[in-house]
Order: sequence, then structure tokens, then C-alpha cells
Amino acid sequence: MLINELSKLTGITTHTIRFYEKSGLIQGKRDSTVKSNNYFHYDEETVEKLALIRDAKSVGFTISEIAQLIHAWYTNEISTAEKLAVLDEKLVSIEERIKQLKEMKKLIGQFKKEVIQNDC
Amino acid sequence: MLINELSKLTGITTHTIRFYEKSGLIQGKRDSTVKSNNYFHYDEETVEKLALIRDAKSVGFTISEIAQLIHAWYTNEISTAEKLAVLDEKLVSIEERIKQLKEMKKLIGQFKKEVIQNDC
DNA sequence: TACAACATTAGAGTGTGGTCTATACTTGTT
DNA sequence: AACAAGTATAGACCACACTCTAATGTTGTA
Repeated sequence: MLINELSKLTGITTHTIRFYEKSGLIQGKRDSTVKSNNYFHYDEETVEKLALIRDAKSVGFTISEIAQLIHAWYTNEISTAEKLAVLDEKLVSIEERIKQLKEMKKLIGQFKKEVIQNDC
Repeated sequence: MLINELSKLTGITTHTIRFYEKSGLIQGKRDSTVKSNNYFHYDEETVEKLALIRDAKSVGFTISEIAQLIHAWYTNEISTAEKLAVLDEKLVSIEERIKQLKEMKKLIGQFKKEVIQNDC
């Protein structure tokens, strides 16, 4: 599929898709049998990657962290051990974030209690 | 205390403290009895606020969200009901983030499994 | 009194993650 | 053939959250 279809399928603008492509998160392929243009073609894997990018961004991962994740997941340039190391590292940082969020939740809960008490 | 002491106490640079002050997150007070300078003085409450800012930032809150939180917590410009509304809103967004993080954790767990399987 | 350390303000510069514009070419429909 | 819609590239622009520089003045110690 071409970029416009990819954009409609994922809800990510063509501008942002091209930005992600420049950032190395995804790669379209050119069809060498077509001589009249040099349009990029995208496959289902790219759709998956864009979904991963959206999810990973929503939990606060940076572009370069997501690049690591995609590298660990979609390529065979690194060993299984290295892939697992990257994935484990991300799991640790997720755990840490969950812990911090729970602490913040507690803190805001205390704020609430005190706000209610001060109102009486 | 003056800004340098505040900085050492919190581990936040004077530049960043001034940035937060410009952003309305904290306010120093000037000592009107001193005529020779117009240095800002900071109290324990500011130390607390900076700790809150650091924690809230670490879980992904933006400056303007933190401003809302501080406003709900440290001022009497808004009603108890409004304060509780702000705090509840933040609690909801924290819950949502925790949910997303747990999903991402699951996903990475699946990645791990598949990486291990492909290695056999 | 010299001088280092600290204070203030304005404004410039940086990195991240987009978002948009301009230009030029290609494709599909009428 | 005309023309709207789609594509590629380069580069400008933007918001956010700092981070730093320059200029100028104040304070505290030797």
C-alpha cells in the first residue's frame, strides 16, 4: 500500500509517517519494476509497527527507545540474548513507572482527604 | 532561604527553579524591609512543591497539569468541589496510564516468549 | 578594598517530536 | 487534454521543557 492508505489505516498523518521513516522506525520499499515513479510501498508489518509506536508513545517511551524495541523485535541483526536484554530493560522501566504512578496516586488520594477535611 | 540554598536542597538548578517560577509553579517572596537588593526568599512550602513537581514530572505530567495540581492543592482561589474535580481528573489519568503500562508489559512479555521460541 | 560567590533580568540556544509549506512530479478521472 | 488528488524532498516552523549567556548589581570574606 502507499502512504495515503497507510495513513488512513493507522490514523497517523502522512507527515508523521514520513517523520517516523526519517527517524528509522519504519521503512517503505520501492518497487524497482516501476520506472515512472519512486513511491514507497508499505506492508502489514509497517501497520503493526505503527500500532506499536502509538502504544509505546502513549506510555511515555521516546522515539529512540521505540527504535530499540523495534530493532529487538523485527530484525535479526542482534542476537537472542541481546534482544532479551532490551526487552527486559523495557520491562524494568515499565515496572518503575507503574510504581511511581501508584505513589502519585497515593499522594493525590491524601490531597483529596485533606481537602475534604479542611472543608468541614 | 535564597535560590542557591533552595537549589542545593532540592537538586534542581537555579535556572530550572527560575523557569518554574516564570511558569507560575512556585513563587518566592521579596523582603520589603531590605532596600539594597530584591532577592527572592523561598520557604519550606516551595521545597515541598519542587518535590511534587519532580515526582509529577517523572510520571509524565506536563508543567500545566502540575500547575493545576498545585493550584488545587496550595491555594484557596478555587472551591473544594473544584479542587476535588482536578484531583479526581488526575487520578483518572493515572489509572489510565497504569492500564496502558500493564498492556505494554504484556505485549513485551509476548515478544520475549516469541524471541525465545524462535531461538529453539 | 579587592574579589569570589551569588542574585536578577532578558533573551538566546537546545533537543525532542512533530507539523506544515513549497516545489515538482505522477496518477487517475472526466 | 485538463485537472484534482496523490507522492517525494527539503527545509521552515512550532510547542515544550529546559539550559545557558550576557549584563549588571549585591554580599561576604581575606
